[in-house]
Amino acid sequence: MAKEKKLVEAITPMAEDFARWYTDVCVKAELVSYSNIRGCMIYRPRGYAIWENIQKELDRRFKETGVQNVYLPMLIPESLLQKEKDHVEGFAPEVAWVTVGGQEELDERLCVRPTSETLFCDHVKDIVHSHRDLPVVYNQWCSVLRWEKSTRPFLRTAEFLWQEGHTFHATAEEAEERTIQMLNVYADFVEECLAIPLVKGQKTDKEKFAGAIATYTIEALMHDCKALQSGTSHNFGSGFAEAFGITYANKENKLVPVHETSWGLSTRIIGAIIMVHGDDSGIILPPKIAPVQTMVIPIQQKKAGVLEMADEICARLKKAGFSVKVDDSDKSPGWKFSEQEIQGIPTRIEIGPKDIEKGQAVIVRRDTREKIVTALEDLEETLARVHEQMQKDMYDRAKAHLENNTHIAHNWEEFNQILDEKQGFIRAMWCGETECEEAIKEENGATTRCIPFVQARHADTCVHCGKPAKYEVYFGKAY
RNA sequence: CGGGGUGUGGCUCAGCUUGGCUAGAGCGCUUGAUUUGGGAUCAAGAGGCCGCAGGUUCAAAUCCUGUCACCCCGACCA
Repeated sequence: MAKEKKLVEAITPMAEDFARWYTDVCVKAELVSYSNIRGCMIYRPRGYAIWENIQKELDRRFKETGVQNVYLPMLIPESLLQKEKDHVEGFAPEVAWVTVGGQEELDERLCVRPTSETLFCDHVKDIVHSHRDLPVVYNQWCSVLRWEKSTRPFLRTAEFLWQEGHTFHATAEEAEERTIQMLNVYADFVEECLAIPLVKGQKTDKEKFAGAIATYTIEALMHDCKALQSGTSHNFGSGFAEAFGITYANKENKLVPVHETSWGLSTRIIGAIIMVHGDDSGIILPPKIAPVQTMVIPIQQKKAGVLEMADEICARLKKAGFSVKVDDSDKSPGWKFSEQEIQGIPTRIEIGPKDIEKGQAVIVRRDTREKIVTALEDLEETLARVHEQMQKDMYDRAKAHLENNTHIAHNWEEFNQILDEKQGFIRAMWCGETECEEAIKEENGATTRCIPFVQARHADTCVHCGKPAKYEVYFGKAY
């Protein structure tokens, strides 16, 4: 009993204080460390490894759609940032400036990129001349800097890692198609690999990206029933192209502007993994994204043959394609179990003298703590099956949570009641006017998460103002 | 950016009100021994310019000024 207590003391229970639980998990699982730089965090090996796996998988999926990786400078001259009016208004409040180089005051100050649309435009205007040069389908993996007022690990930091895709097309149709295509790449990746169910839809005018004609989003629901925007894809139309003079000669030899898109997914998604799947013992990583998928824990490791067997199991599993480690430290087994749990390693394999005698090993699932005894000769097969089942169960549980916490509000009273008592996503009809959207936020803090692609109609009038309803919208409180 | 709070070994904190001997505790860490199926036990050790910069004083972790960072609540935002 006393030992169990110690285990839960390490991390603040979710039910007691969700925000503290989240921070505890990030720090105790050694994903991040606070740095001495305002709002910037240190990605420790275990946190960075998750990002590396996300990069690897997403990059593969991008390239399947014809994306090429590039790298552009981190500094943007002020004059360039100024070129697109909505864009600069959207980002100016949160950019950092470089004003001195070496000993010299710069003639023109340079901003540290908060996003790179302007640089991509400036470059692409020089390389696109003919319809034969299109489309341009670029992506870069980099960090960006936004001078945020308040920060939290992964969810909002001043500097963060992401990828930003920027594409340029001959026609509006093609740009729109690419915008949706990339949103679907994100959605498939997040649902399949991260086991996080999503609502896909379009942002309202108020919530869309600065300079875009349309922003599409994937929205996830965290364990505390707050929403998290997890990836966005923007269609810019030809707005940037006109501001930057990106034109090409079409087949009729007329100079016309290109149509542009951009899309991004950041390390914020790691926060979603934590807040969707984690529990009071720590994080739980879906097997498909876990840097270490299984930890072999020898019991009574000093007894003859135990450590050798653990190493042999490790070697066999590596050969079969698993990412696996042996915890051969001289800590007690209980300590090792807790460590594996805090870190969210999907499974552990317990191997001790009793198992060796019986020719078996014990697989323990991180999410359910279910123990599965398997004959040693079937280990690879059993483990693969356990991981597959776990990946599916994690998705199903998160999906059930999403569905159980999505409510329809037929009127304003019901809307407020749901917001007060249950939170989660609130589906309601809306007039489509920004003033109404702002009034709702002012009144109770709920924001529009998205206009879902799959529309239902449960009333003819706006839930708030009573004007004719234009769309069904997902509302919620967001991170 | 407004309101409130906190910075003392790796971590959690005591000491500060009322300045004064060599700055403490628990956990963790190191070494050795005994242990090992849910956070082991004993013994011996190591580790601190008290966030940073000024100032007051014979003397500063302690008082004063400034500054940086972090936490909570708002506003802003991926």
